Amino acid sequence: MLSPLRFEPAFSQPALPGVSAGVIRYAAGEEIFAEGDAADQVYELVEGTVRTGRLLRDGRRQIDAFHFAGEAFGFEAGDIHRTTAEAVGDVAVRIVRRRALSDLAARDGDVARKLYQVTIAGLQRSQDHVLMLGRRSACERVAGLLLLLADRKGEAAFDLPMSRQDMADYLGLTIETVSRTLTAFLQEGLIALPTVRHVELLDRPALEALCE
Amino acid sequence: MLSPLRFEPAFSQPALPGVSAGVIRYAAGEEIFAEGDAADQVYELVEGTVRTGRLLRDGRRQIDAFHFAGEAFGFEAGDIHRTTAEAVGDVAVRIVRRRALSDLAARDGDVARKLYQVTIAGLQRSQDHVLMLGRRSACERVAGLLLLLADRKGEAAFDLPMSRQDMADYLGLTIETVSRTLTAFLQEGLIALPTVRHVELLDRPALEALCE
DNA sequence: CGTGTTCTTGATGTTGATCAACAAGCGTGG
DNA sequence: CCACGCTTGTTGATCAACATCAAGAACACG
Repeated sequence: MLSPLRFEPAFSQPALPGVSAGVIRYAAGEEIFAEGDAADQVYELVEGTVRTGRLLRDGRRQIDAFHFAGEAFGFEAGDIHRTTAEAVGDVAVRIVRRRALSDLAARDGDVARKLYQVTIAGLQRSQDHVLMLGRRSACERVAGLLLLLADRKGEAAFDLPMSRQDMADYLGLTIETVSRTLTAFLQEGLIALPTVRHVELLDRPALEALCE
Repeated sequence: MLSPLRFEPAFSQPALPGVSAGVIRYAAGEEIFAEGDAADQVYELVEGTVRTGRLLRDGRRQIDAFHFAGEAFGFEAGDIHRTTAEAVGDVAVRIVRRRALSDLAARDGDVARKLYQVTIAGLQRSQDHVLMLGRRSACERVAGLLLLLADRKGEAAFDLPMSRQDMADYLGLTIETVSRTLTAFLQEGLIALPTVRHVELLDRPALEALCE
């Protein structure tokens, strides 16, 4: 799933009085919270990109989602974070005390409804991710990620905020396979790669066809 | 994700007056709702097992979740079902009008909270599923499913409600691989398979070690 | 300009998919 | 009750996709 939780009306730009506990900046690669940490805060991404994911003991990593500006992350059913969140590039997040948010939701039905909508949207993204990982080939997965990123930016040309390793860990592949797939797309004229971190989608219909 | 949404306190056994629109039975394999149907109802599983999943145009299928008695399914962010739900074996479901449920949630904060909890628990199961599909081997996946089913039944010996094809479509594998993996477990003494639809976990620690 | 990191490319290996045959259940009808 | 056919599951042989291992090339940064 890419970018699970988007907050718009209630607690976006002018953070609701009382629920925000301030903005914090993180440098590229820094950990925002880790698997096992107390989950007493949620986060609203003001600027930058965040990845949330999990690590197996032997070092295998799976990224659950990339989060972009305007989205919220860090929600948990229990009181412990089950995932780790790290800054992809530099990042600014607004911290929201979970307690304050749940109190607000108890008082304000609109907030509660929004919270529910945001969660169920995250669930649907996760289901898309499951389909991608369970039944799609490497080509289809990479194409899917490029389209997802393009849709998010609203542009056919965009910067890749994340490394090849991040892409691989989101897609359940290796960096080598991601790299090879991108150069294959390049050679087929489906994309341009002026720099390693900038993509242009040249043949969107063909990429979409790859995703079924 | 296995079994996303469990309703206990609010609308389980004695369905809340006004929200339940009756119980319906489906025979094995019958469709309860399909991708694209209007999502104006949610379902509470009274008896049996249901699978929810999606189909790609070329026939590849991915099962998102198996649902068991007591759980609810069929929640959507929008007004269209994005998945198909089918009976695995014979099934009885209680139908709840979505409108009635959301009205109830608007009036009763406990119901709203429960709805939120159930959804976020489903999200976490989906994330476990993502990790499984993205980074685990066939052995690890099959072991994970057996443990999940055993935990759900609360017994080390249980009937498999679903076919090999269903297992494969949940695990992102083929039936042949599922079958081979099960016989490998059998030969290593990790499980017993007295019949094709009945499993006993003989060496739970070893199976857990496979899931790390 | 080095020097370390990230990315790409190539050669080879492994896992799981595919194709094919066979076995085991299971329901139906004789 | 058995015979038959149909579905589901198992097993084997082969193949393909992706991983792994190993160099290089391109950046990024001091």
